[in-house]
Parts: sequence; C-alpha cells; structure tokens
Amino acid sequence: MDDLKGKNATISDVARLAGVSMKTVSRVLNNEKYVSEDKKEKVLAVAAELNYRPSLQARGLAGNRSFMIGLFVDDPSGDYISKVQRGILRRCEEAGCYLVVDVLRERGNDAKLRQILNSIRFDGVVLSSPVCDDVAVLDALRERSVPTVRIGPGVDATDMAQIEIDDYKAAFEATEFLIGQGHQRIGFIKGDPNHGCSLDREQGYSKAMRAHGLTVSNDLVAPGMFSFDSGYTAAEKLLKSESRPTAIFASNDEMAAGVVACAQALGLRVPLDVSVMGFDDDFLATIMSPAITTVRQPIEDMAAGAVDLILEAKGKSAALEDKTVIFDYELVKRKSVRKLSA
Amino acid sequence: MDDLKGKNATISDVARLAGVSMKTVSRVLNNEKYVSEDKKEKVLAVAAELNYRPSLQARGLAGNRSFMIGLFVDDPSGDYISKVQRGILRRCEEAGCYLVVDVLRERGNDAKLRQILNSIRFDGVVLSSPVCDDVAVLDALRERSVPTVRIGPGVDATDMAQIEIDDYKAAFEATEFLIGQGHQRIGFIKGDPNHGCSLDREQGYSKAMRAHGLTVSNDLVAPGMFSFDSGYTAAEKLLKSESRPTAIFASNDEMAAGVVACAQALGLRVPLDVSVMGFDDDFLATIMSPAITTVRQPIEDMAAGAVDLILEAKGKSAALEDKTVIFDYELVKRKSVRKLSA
DNA sequence: GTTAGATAAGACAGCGCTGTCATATTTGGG
DNA sequence: CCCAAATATGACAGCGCTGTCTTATCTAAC
Repeated sequence: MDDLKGKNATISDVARLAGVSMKTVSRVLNNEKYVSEDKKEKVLAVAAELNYRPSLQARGLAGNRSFMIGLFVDDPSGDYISKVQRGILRRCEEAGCYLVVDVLRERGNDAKLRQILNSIRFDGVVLSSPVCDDVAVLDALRERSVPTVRIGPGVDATDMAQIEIDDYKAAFEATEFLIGQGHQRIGFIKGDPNHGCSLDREQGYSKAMRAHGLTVSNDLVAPGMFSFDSGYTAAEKLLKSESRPTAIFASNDEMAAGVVACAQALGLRVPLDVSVMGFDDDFLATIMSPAITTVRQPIEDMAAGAVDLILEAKGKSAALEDKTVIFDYELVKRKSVRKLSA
Repeated sequence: MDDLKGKNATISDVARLAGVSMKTVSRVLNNEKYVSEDKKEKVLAVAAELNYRPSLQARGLAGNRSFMIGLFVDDPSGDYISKVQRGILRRCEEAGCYLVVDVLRERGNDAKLRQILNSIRFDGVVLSSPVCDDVAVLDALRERSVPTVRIGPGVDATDMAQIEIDDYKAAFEATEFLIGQGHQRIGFIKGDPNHGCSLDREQGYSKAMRAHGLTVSNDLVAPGMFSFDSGYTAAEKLLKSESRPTAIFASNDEMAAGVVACAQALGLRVPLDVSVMGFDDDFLATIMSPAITTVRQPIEDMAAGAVDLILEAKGKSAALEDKTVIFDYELVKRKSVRKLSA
C-alpha cells in the first residue's frame, strides 16, 4: 500500500480504497448503527492498512464531539495530581480521547477558563480540588454547558457530577482507630480551607472524638495548608504544647510527613512518643520512616471514573445531573501509629 | 453587545462588527504584517467585547499550526515531571497554546505514538527522559517531521533539539565537593540505564574519583533505577559492605532519599556516619531529615525553553537541527553532607 | 513623472471530517 | 401480499478558520 511516510491518509482515501462513501467510513469509526458487517470489516481492514486515524481537529470542527478532556488543577505538583492524570489517561487511551491539562492557579480565575473554553469545545472537563469549589469556574463551565465532573467534595452544584469518597466517615473511622489504640489526646491538623474535603475531615475527627467522650480543646487543633511545611509548623505548635497529644491526625500525608519530620527534629520518636496518622495514601506516606498509617483514596480509579461519566453522558444532556459517585476508602495501617498500653 | 451566554462568537461576527474582512481579523489575531493601526485596534476592541477566541479546531484544520504542544512521558509521577509540566504550561499560556499530555510507557512503543501523531498535528512535542532516548519514538516523530525538543541528554539525533545541563560536569563537581569535604570512600548509585543522564553522571563520578587519585572499586558502585526503593536497596548493599563508604552519591534525589531512609534504618546517622548527595533538587531532597545536598537542575526553565524553541522554529524547518541548549546547574549544599575531619 | 516594491485589504477555496437529509433495500406483522 | 418500520448507504453542505491569489493604494528612487 502507498503508506507514504509522513503523509497521513484521510477519510476519503479510506473510503475510496474500501469502495464505500466517506460517511460509511465515518459510521464505522464512530460505531454507529446501520452498517453491514462486510463493509465494516472492509473499512476496518483498509483503515488498519493505511494506518488511518481521523484528524482530531477535523472531527472537532465538524461534529459535536472534540475527543478532548480538560483537566484543570490548582497546582500540578504532588502525587495526588499525578494519580489523577494517570487515571484520566488510562481511560482516554481506551476511548481515543486526549487530555489537555491546564493550571487555574488563582481563585475566581474564570477569565482564563472562559478564554480556554471559547477556544476549545471539550467533551468534558475534570476538576480537582480546590478548583472544583470555585464557583466562578463552575459558572463559566455551566454557561457553556460543558459536562463537568468534580473529584472531591465541595460546594453544592447538583448539575455537575461529583466523585468522592466519604471524607467525613473516613476521618471518623481513622480517628476511631486512633482511639481504639488507646489514644485520648489526639491532635488534628486541618487542611487547606479552600478544599472542600478539609471541613469534612475535620468534622469526622471532632465527631469521633466527641462520640467517644473526648474533648476537642483548642490546643489540639492546628491549621494547615496541605503542604509539608504547614504540617511541620502545625506539629511544632502541637508538640510543644504543655499537654502534648499522644497522636496527631493530619488531614493529608504531606502534612503527616511534616509532622514526622518535626517530631524527629524535636527528639521525639514516632510512633513511640507520638503516633501519626495521615490521609490520601500518598507516595510520601510509604517512604517516610516510619511509614505512615493513612486512609487510601483510590484516586486513579476515581479519575478514570470521571472520564467514564463524561463519556457515558455524551449526548444525553443533563446526564451528569445529581450524579454523585462515592468510592470506597481503606484504612492502611503502617508503622506510624502505636497501641498505647493503658 | 450581544454577548449571549454559552454562545461563542466566530471570526465572521468579529469581522462584521469591526467592518473588515475575516482575513483581516485573522491577520490581527496572528500578528501578521500589513494591517493598519486603526483596523487593528478596531478588531482588537471588537474581539475583546465579544470575548472572542478563535477555535482551536478550526485553526488547526485550516492552517498549518495546531497550537498544541505534546508532552510524552514515561510515567507522570514525581516532582520532576510536575516541574516539566509547569514550565511548559507557563509558556503555553503566554503563547496561547495548549498542552496535551500522554504516557508512552513501554519502550519502543512507537505504535501508540504513531496513532496519536496521525490524529493530532502538534506544533511540537517535548520528550522527557527516557522517552527521548527511544529511537522508535524518535523515528516516528521524524517521519512526520514534528518539531521535537528533548529534555535531558540521550542518544545522538542532531535533527532534534536538546535541552540539558552538563550532567557529566555536574556529577564531576558534586563528587569533587565530596572529596573536598574529606571523603575518600565515596559510594555511587547509578541511575536507570534507560535514561541518558545515568551514564553521564556515573562517568562524572568516576572521572572525578580518578582525577583525585581515588579508586572506584566494584563494591563502591551499585545499580539503581531512580526510584526510592532501588536507592534503598542499593544503599543496603553499600552500607553493609565491610568497608563502608563515608559518603554516597545517588544519581537522583529519590534514590538519595532511599539512602537516607536505609541508613537510618541501619542505625546510621546522616551525615555523621554517612554523608549523602543527591541530584535534581527534587521536592524530596528538601523534606528529608536531614535535607539532602544535591545538584539543582532548573527543570521548569528548561521545559519553558523547550516550548520557546518550538515556537521560534515555527515555519523555518530545520530550525531545531543541531540545536542544543545547555542550562546551568547549581550545587545546593544542605545538611546531608559533613566535612570529615582528617 | 514613472515604476518597482512595499503596504493594505479582501475574495475565495478548502482543510477533513460529521450532521442532515434523501434514497434504496430489507424485514415482519396483519 | 402490502405497507410501515427498521436497516443500509450515500450526496452534500458546512463547521470556523487560514493559505493563496488578486487588487488597490502608497511609497520612494531615478
């Protein structure tokens, strides 16, 4: 075959060689009904032979699908976002879609998003925290009726799908686990208040404490921003207080790593002198010494699920309405928590 | 203005309202010559009013630019790739381009790339190690004459631009620094042999050793794969050998972190009992206790530079030929290396 | 005062697909 | 055996831009 290097075949080449119309080729490629088996096979054979793949741009321009998924994040760093990307990419590959990544750093930065949305008609976009809580962003998406899936809990927006774990319940159980290990004075480091999960996790913690008759005094809770440094700083406050907690529950693993580092810097042994619990099951949790007990979120699967929702919703408008998928979390017990002998 | 929500303005809307032809609008938007100041202003004003942004798909289909930059990585995890993405994104935003990310996991996986390339005509692609060393990938890119910039050293390919630091020299100096601190028995953990930089760094190490009359015995060098675990394993070998090195130079920070963890697990204090040196200035290097002395690569700037090269090369074919940009590295001295008192 | 070249602007086709509509053929229930 | 519905296919326009070509006007050097 004239599979000239560097020269791409077009749909009309395939049509000609297969002896059918372009439209039939298009039907085969898009898995539409009303194509006979023999033509379908013929088209597929020719397409394979020519190494034909439809042009993204042409499809996007002509049809009402773009085969592009947008991912908007606040900050592309960290293991969390890597996992989100991996999950999305996995499904995109299967579905023949492409992932366009962009950063929406400042809050309320809908101007940038609006520009992007004016130039790309995404099949759907995935939002990760805290972008998924930015009402300006959400509004921009809504205006253009872009199918949107938000990963993580956040502001109410019943018209947009949401994928999450039950952060409240997970934090509740994590705290109960600590209590079950004999801890009574359990410190808590809050997450970035801009992230929807932060409040849920905090409430899970305090409800669990109260449920077991433990008081959550002010010196037991410290603010945090989900960063290593903020975890370190918060731990300093907690660990230097006169009545040191025997365990610290940090709202994510990066902060938990900060806690471990801080404790060690202060000459405290983890988990001997202080137990540490994290959240997310980040890469960091596995490499710290000791490895950090944490709550695993199946982030990759959740992200893949987001793409599934988008793809399923194709066509049917409002298919994403009131759609909330809750994934299971898992308490991962490692070495950073010890049982307190009464 | 009739800035209807959800409805995008097109170039013909702008043309009509500005009282010029579509082509003139196009000229303004693409910064072409031969447009008078007054029309230019008028067009810009109308475009701003309508919140107009040209359709990516239409531009890509009609013109010979796609405004899409591809980034192909082996594995989207880790601080390194995050930095690459950030650098690319920064420039893309300025240039009105978009970033399409994809994973090319298996070596020699040119089939997947060929498919992608058949469907998207990238303005250019950025390859990070070890994808940039995959000759099958390089060939696929060459066939379709896609402007390609490779970040990191690797196989010779004078037709593709390359952005790197002098890994050899950096490793040489890092080793010399260790020697200058009084270390004589310096262990070395190699990088993943699939990455071009691995050999350079190893040679920098061994040349420096020899230059200072130190022998590089076999039990001083251990294989590694750039991962935390491989660093840990390599450190075990090195640290348990009868004649323990006083310093270990790991080919990247993730492995260096593994070395620190292993040393501590073996009851050795860093840097008191063993000094540790890393490479990259990864996030991990800053959070370990002690923080790891390392070689900083300005990865973000390098990635941004890659986009610059692509954009500059626009049009002029062969503009990327024989183009190699060397960035400066920097020795970042932290706490993981101590001076040996003679 | 010519005229070549630079400058300014528009007409028009067409990039490679898909949506819509028209048409032909087959199926099956009464 | 007939006709409506299901099935199978193609013709054709057009998505929203840009490349090419044409035309008109303006310089400035001789």
